[in-house]
Order: sequence, then structure tokens, then C-alpha cells
Amino acid sequence: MAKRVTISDLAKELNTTTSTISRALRNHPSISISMRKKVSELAKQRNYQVNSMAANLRSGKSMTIGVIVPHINRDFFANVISGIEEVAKKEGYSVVICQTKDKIEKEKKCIETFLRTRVDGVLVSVGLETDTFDHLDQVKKMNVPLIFFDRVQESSNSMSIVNDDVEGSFQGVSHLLDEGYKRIAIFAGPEHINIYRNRKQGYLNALDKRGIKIDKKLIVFNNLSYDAGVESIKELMKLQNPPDAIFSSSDYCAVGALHWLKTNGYKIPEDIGIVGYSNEKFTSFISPSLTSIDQHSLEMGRYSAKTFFDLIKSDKKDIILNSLSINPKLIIRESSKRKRI
Amino acid sequence: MAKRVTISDLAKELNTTTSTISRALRNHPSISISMRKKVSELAKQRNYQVNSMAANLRSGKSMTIGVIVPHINRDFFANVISGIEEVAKKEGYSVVICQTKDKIEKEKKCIETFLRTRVDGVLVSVGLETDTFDHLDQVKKMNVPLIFFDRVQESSNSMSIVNDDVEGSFQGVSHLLDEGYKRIAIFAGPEHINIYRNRKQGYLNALDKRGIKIDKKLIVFNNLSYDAGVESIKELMKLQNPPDAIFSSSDYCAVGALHWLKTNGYKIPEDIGIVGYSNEKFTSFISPSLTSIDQHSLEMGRYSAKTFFDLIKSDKKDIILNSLSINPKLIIRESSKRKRI
DNA sequence: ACAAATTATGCAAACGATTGTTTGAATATT
DNA sequence: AATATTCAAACAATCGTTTGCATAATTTGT
Repeated sequence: MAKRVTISDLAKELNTTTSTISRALRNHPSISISMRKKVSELAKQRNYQVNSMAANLRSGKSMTIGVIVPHINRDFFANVISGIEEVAKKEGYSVVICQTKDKIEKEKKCIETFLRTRVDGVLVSVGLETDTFDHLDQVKKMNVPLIFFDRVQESSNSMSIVNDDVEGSFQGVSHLLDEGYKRIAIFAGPEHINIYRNRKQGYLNALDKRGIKIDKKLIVFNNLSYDAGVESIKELMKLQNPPDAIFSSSDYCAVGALHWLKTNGYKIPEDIGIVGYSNEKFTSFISPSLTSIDQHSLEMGRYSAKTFFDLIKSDKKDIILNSLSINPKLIIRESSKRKRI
Repeated sequence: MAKRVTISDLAKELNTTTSTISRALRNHPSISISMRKKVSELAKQRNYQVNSMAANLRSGKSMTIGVIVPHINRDFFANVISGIEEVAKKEGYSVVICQTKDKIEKEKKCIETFLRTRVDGVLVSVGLETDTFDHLDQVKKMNVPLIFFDRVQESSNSMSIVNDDVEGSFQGVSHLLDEGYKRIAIFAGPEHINIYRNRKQGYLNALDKRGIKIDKKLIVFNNLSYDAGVESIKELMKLQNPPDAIFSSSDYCAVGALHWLKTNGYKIPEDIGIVGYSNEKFTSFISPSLTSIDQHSLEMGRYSAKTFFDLIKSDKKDIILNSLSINPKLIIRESSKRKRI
């Protein structure tokens, strides 16, 4: 392994010390302008690059933030990551990514790694399985800033950047009602995850507001996958009084239902209306295109990162208050646009 | 910032030295079993966690690999990353991700960061803009293993993990011919990117093999975006002798064309057949579902990482030979299944 | 012109591990 | 009993920076 140029190589060559070089490179005011120029020129010439490992060890900061998501390859998370990376890069930070595939074991492993590598902060969206939080408490105990986005640990008093999911599904369901649908079913997710519980709540609220009685048969809990959508719609359509619209807490699950309905002769949106959640990219590609709820994922990522930087720059007094709830946006497409009856 | 427990805290408590602790924790054979047990117990009790910054500085390895992709939120890349992360994690390595959005400037920034943070290796898929390679040469000059995947720098003698894109598009186009399509157009991408050049080549080969004359009007260069697909198909259909099938080097571009065709009254696959490339998730969701070419992205990620680990474990003599070309797989869906004429 | 303030640089101790080289004790060999 | 071999642990240097403090050189104030 070829030796890389170090700060002391440069120091020798300029007949000065490492401290001067170090300061010069970082534009420390106590170094004369002329010296700074000499140093930075030599550095460029010798192709010097700071050894972050050393710098970080000494300064106690890793200039790295760890991000934990269930799935990298979901538009929503990919966009959040994108947003995080964007602002992190601007601040000179790197982003390390860890994927849990919704497994709590993997989530724990991620945390361990992050703690070992001394990331300066952890941004996390917890997995479906996650119903115990020792691993996350660890992070706080170690005094590492912990920020939740989207799927949060509610028992924690950490900051969190979330959508107003109640509002989102309220809008989605209200829209279906506006379009004249009468019996709206919901694909609901695990109750212990805030976002799914909230989405169900929004559904309930919307029906409630119009004085529509809740029919428990129309509330279907599943794991929100494509396959689950297929299975659930099958069951629903067997009811003697089947729904005329589906509000799904996930786009994937919605598409499963949509496909089953199409191949079984139902017309969408004429016979059945569908609204999904998350505004995945494919929602605009499929046919009929799927009405969905956009979560401003990129913004959420940006804001999560921004919150982290605000936090570490602050005097850690005004910690608690800048949690944020972002308003989601209903994107109306074909799957729910029925002519009014 | 609360002080974390260090190796020397443990040493003091056990009346021994840091070297013994360090070795004990790593199960070094020259430490007695009893000692190892004592140490690991205390470590657990005190909740000790190795400070990777220090360990890495001393050992000269960052236990980190840097991955550069154009877009995180493309199924293909997300899956590759997934594969990389999977095997990296198994080897105790972290994955740092950098997104270039196809901009060469961002690509350069990524490389700089990676060099500073002393990643142990760089896995990269170059951006559309990338036509100069100084920044990548830098990596090799610094003796950091560099491995290309999918979009490679061909002038380099670095290892690369790619698809056999010539074969992939050969199959795609041959399939269209088998289905009875006669005038097949291609959406081709930038010629300086290996994959797009190869995909075009496969197209040419397939036509050639059947003795079909190439019509230059049917070869359309664009940036392969959705919008480009819309624009290009518009132009193509204005020809006095328009195509009856499209082979697109990208799924996104294919969908753009597909939508335009649908909304303009063309029947797919009856009037026009379409084949895309990459097997993005949405290809199976859209209607008609899109025939595409699967690139075994997850495998590609795994293999890229595996190649890296093989490399650093070897004596660096058998470096050159394990580049790999993975055979893509044609996934036939509705958009190209025309009844034979 | 002399003490005081300012500016620029050097010194040396960290940061927290890893690792090559002793050392000392215990065990084996002859 | 004297020497050689093993085993386990200690010593000390090192990785490449950053940073508080001391110092030398220069400028300023009066």
C-alpha cells in the first residue's frame, strides 16, 4: 500500500510544524495569509488529502450520519435518503446507509455498527417488526442525537419528522366520498406503527364527519404487500355487501387489489374506486393511474437532516421543540375519478 | 458529550494493559481463555464498544466501502446497493453511498470524499455525463481498489461487473421479430456509455442475423427519460413508414412511449410492440405490462462486493481476471405478445 | 523608547486503538 | 539440574491529525 502524503511530510518540506500546516489548511485566522497560500499550494501539488480517520479521532467527530431505513428501493425512502444526502453533503458530512428489510435483528445490527463507527447522529425509520426499543434507547444513552422520520418510536421523546397521516387519509377518504363512493374499505397496517394507526384514524374521522357508520368488516389488517392486496380484495368482494371503494395505506397493496379487480372484470373507477398511499413512482404509470397521497419525501429527508444539524449546532437547550409534521398532499388520478352519481 | 468507555478503562479495572484487552476482545490466541472471558464479560457489563475511528486509524483500514451511483431511487441501483450492502455487512464492512444524479461534478466530489475518508474500496457506476476519467484514475493512483459495475470506464483496466447487454438486447429484439413485428425502432442512449452502445449493438445484431436492413430513421438517440420517450415516439409515428415495435434501452423511456401510444389510440401489443430494459418494478404493474430485460441487479451487487473482498484478500496478483459479465434475462409480458400473423 | 498588545508560529499532548518486540513465568527436554 | 521451549501478558511505539498553551517576533500606545 503506497504511503499517502501526510501533514508532517508537508511540514518538513516547508520547514514548519504540523500544527501550522493543519491550521493553514483549515484557514485558521492565526496563520498568516502568505503561509496559508504556501501551504495550500504545496498541498495541491503533492496531492495531499486529509486523513479523516485521524482527524475524526482527534476531534471526536466522525462527520458521518447513519441512516436506517426498512427498504432502500422504495421511492419514498430513496427520496428521503436523497434529501438527507443532499443537505449532509452541503455540510461536509457523509451518509452511511443501513437497510433493515423490516427485520428488528437487522435494525439492532445497524445500530451497533453505527455506535461503533461513532456516527454523529442517527436518522431512523423503524421497521414493521420493531415493537421493542432498547437498541434505540442505547443510541440516546450514548448521547448520540437520534431523529426519527416517518415511522417513529412514540414512547421516545426524540425529535421526529413525520407526515400528518391522519390528515392525509382523511383527505383521501373524503375525496372518495366526494366522488360518490358509499362503502369504503381500508387496508390497514400494523397498529403499533404510528403511520398505519394514524392512517386508519383519518379514515375513521372522514367517515365519522359525514355520519357514516363504521363497518368493521371493511377494515382489513394485512401486511400491505402486493400479495396481501390481492388476497384482501378477494375476501372483501366475497362479502354479501362488498365495498365500492378501497383506501389502502400502501400503494403496493393498492396495486395488488387493482390488478385483481381488473382481471376479474371490475371497472375502475366506475365500479370501484381506489386510493393508495405514498405516491410511489409507479402510481402514475399504471392503468388506471392510481390516486395517492404524496408525503413530500424529499422534503422530509431534507428536513430530517436539517434538524440534525440545527441540533448539533445549538447549545442543546432548545432540543425538544422542532419536531415537525409535514402536510401530505392528495394526488388525484384516474383510479378514483368517478363521474358523480 | 458523555465519555464513552475505552479499552484503557477496562485495562485499569482488570489491572492489565490495553494490548491485552485489545487482543482479548479480538480473540487473539496468545491470550488465555480465562482472560478472554474476563475481558469480554467486563466489556459487556460496561457496555464497551470499539471506537472504530481509533482502530481504523491504527490498522489503516476504514472497514468501509464507497458506492457511487447515478440515482439511488432506481430499482436497478437500489437492488445493486442492496446486494452490496448484504455481503459487505457479512464481512463487517459499512457502505457509504453517494449519488451523482448523473452529474460529473458530483461524481468528482464523491471521489474526493471517499479518498479523504479512506474508504477501502470504491464501487462505481459512472454517470451519463462522465466522459473524462481523471477523478477515477485518482482512485487507482491512491492504490484504492476500484471496481466498476454496469456503467464502466472502458479505457480502464479495472475490474468490472456488467451485463452482457449485447446479448440482452439481442434477445429482446429477436423476441419482437419472433412475434411478427417487422419494423423495429430503438431508443438508444449516449454512445459513450458502454451499456447503451452495447444495447444498440445487440439490436443491430438481431436485425442483421435475420437479414433485415437497418433503417437509420428508426434509430433514435435520446436521454432515455420518460419525457424523451413521449417526444421520440411522436416523431417516429409521423414517419411515412412508422415502426411497428419499439425496443427501448430504458424502461422509463419505454413507458413514456407506451403512454403516448395508448392515449393516441394505438393498441399495444396489437398495433405496436414494446420492449424495455432493466425490469424496473413498475414494468409489471403498468398496463399493458411491459416486456423487459432483467439485469439480475441484486446478483450484480453481490458479485461486485464479492469481487472487492476477493481482491483485498488475495495477494493482489490474480487481480485482473475476475471481471464478470452476467447474462441478462428476457421477461416477456403483455406489451410484446402479439398473436403471430 | 519601553511596556503592552498583537500576530504568527512552535511544542507537545492528546484521541483510542493496534501490533512488533520484549519479558517473565511455567513447562518440557535432556 | 541446567537449558530450551511455550505460553501469557506487558511495554512502547505508532497511526495522522487537532488543539491548548507557550514563545518569539512584530506592532502599538504613550
